[in-house]
Amino acid sequence: MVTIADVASDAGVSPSTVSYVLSGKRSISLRTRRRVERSIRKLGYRPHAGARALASSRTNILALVVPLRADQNVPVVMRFVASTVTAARVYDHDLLLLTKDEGPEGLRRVAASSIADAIIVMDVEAAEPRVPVLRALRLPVVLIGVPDEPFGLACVDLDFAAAGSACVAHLADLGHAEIALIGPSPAVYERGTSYAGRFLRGFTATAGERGRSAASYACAPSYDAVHACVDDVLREHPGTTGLVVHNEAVLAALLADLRQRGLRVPEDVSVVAVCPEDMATSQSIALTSVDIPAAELGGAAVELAMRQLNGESRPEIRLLAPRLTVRASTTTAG
Amino acid sequence: MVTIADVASDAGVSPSTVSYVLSGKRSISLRTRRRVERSIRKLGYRPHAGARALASSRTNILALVVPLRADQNVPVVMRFVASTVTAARVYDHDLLLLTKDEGPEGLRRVAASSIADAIIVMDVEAAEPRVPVLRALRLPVVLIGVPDEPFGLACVDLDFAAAGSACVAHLADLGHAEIALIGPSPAVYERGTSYAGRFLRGFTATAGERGRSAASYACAPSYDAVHACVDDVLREHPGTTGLVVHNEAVLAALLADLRQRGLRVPEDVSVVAVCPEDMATSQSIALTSVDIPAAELGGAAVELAMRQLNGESRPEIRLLAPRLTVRASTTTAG
DNA sequence: TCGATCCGTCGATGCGCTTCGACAGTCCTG
DNA sequence: CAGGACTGTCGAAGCGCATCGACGGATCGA
Repeated sequence: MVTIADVASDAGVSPSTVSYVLSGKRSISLRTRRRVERSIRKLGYRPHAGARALASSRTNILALVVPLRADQNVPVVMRFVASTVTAARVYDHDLLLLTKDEGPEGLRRVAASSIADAIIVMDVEAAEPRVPVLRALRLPVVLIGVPDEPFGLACVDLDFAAAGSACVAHLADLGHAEIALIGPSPAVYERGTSYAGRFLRGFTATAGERGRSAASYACAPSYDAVHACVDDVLREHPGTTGLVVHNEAVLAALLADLRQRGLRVPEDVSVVAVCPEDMATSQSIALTSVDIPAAELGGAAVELAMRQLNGESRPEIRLLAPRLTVRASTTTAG
Repeated sequence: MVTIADVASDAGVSPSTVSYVLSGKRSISLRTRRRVERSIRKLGYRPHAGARALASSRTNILALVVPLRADQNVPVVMRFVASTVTAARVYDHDLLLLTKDEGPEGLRRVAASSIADAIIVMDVEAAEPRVPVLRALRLPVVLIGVPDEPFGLACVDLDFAAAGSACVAHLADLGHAEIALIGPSPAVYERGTSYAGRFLRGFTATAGERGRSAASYACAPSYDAVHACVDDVLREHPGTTGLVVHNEAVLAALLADLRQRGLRVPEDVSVVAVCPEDMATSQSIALTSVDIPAAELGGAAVELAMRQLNGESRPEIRLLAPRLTVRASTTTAG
């Protein structure tokens, strides 16, 4: 293995000089720096991660806690992961993957063994049980999602309440009087997942303000569940002409089911989805949607983590404003 | 931070004794071990990952290289990831996530900085460009998938050729004379992804042996592409009664499309899928399928990596035998 | 010309751990 | 009862790096 000493002797300088060339923490003459950089390239030197971590107490690793359960929307989770790795690499960090299954103990393990510089947590519940543990860690923490008691923790999320509002407002503007929400799987609600409730509140509140009927249904991600859910909607609210779908996993099945029933989109029923953009455009009909900006969220989470690491900021809550894009699946009522 | 020295002085022993209690590399008297373990718990001691890595040149981290592109089947990729993390934790290792985008340079970076003990690589292509780099690394490497030149590298995969055979054999046994394969997206074939070709070869060979017509089609994961693909099948091979679907992403869309056309499954057309089990059972009709055993593959990959780390084995190729489960989507022809 | 100042570089130290050799004590064997 | 073979423990060295204080030399002003 090539060590800093090898580089130093090749360049005819001391190891500390090499270190300063690499870190830029002291000024080095241009001549020396050039020589050192040449030796580094020539020998293919890379600092030993463990040694660096030991000496500097920085690992250049970010831990990301993800839910790997079946009831989560896997493609969306994956987008977050992808954007987080990418953003982390921009700051010269790698990503350590933890599963939610490991629970608080896993968080303690990672923190206590100084394996990561910061922790990013996905799939945050309203009454998030990990919050006390996270707060007690010395590490910077960023939550993707906002728990009921976020004090002292940095959070990033889409403004789901505003998103719920936006969906209803759009349908209301188009003249729809009865609007139904097809929401996440019952499991998501039962767990008290934070975004589900916030979306629902925005949805309901705005429907009230605009004087629209607002029914909401939880829907598991299976063909049968979708079918049953549409049955419920049509039976309990036969006048429904606007559908808000806050459940990416059932979009395709829902559209197929509506078609099967002879209900045309958007002529008979307008559909607004909450999902990543490419998912909205790759359905059988391009869907009017509120984007779930996975890439921005991942990037923002990493950025907040880095800020905290550099002591540049206190924990803050950053809510991204929803963006509704009108496509082919919504039209005026009647 | 609690160090090994703190534990040692609390327990009244030397640091090296604590280390040996932890590693089990030398025998320690029961009495001493108990005392040390009590101190460890009492103080909440955890070895510093960096220090450990520096001293032992073992990081207890496994690197996993995953494809995060849209044309990959995301849920299946995620299953691999999940099973790999879980398996790694069993061996007390964590998982570092690398993206395929980082390419060979990323592999070198990770290896040269001694950030991981071994590398597991997913989404292997037939003419895999990373193979030379991987072979040159000093680290144990496990590929999930088998490239054309696997020599010197450990590989784990489903036996896709046998899987292709099994699908055809099942349909042939049921008397189907014209069989069509709906395969992965064209992008997958263009990339020369290793499993796609192997499956196709098994499919074609067995169809030949059994005297069946075997057409194959690449199909992109969108509703329109599926529709067009079925159009092609029916136009070019109107007598087709058996469909093999080696493309998890289009299953739901395909079933919906068939229904739309008035083609009943399995009365008019039998369908065999290649996909994870729960995906086969959660469609609108339970599908006869060859399982993609993501969990076993992830576990096997980790196991092979560990074996190599312990010097217990030379690189080997391990192909898992396919398992075809008959469900409601296939029946006798005619 | 002399001291003050700044720039660039070096040496030494320590981060927390694993591991090797050493050693005192115990047990067995002939 | 001497000698050897284990057992259980310790001390010291060293893993590769970052960082702090020190220091030589150049520059500048008076």
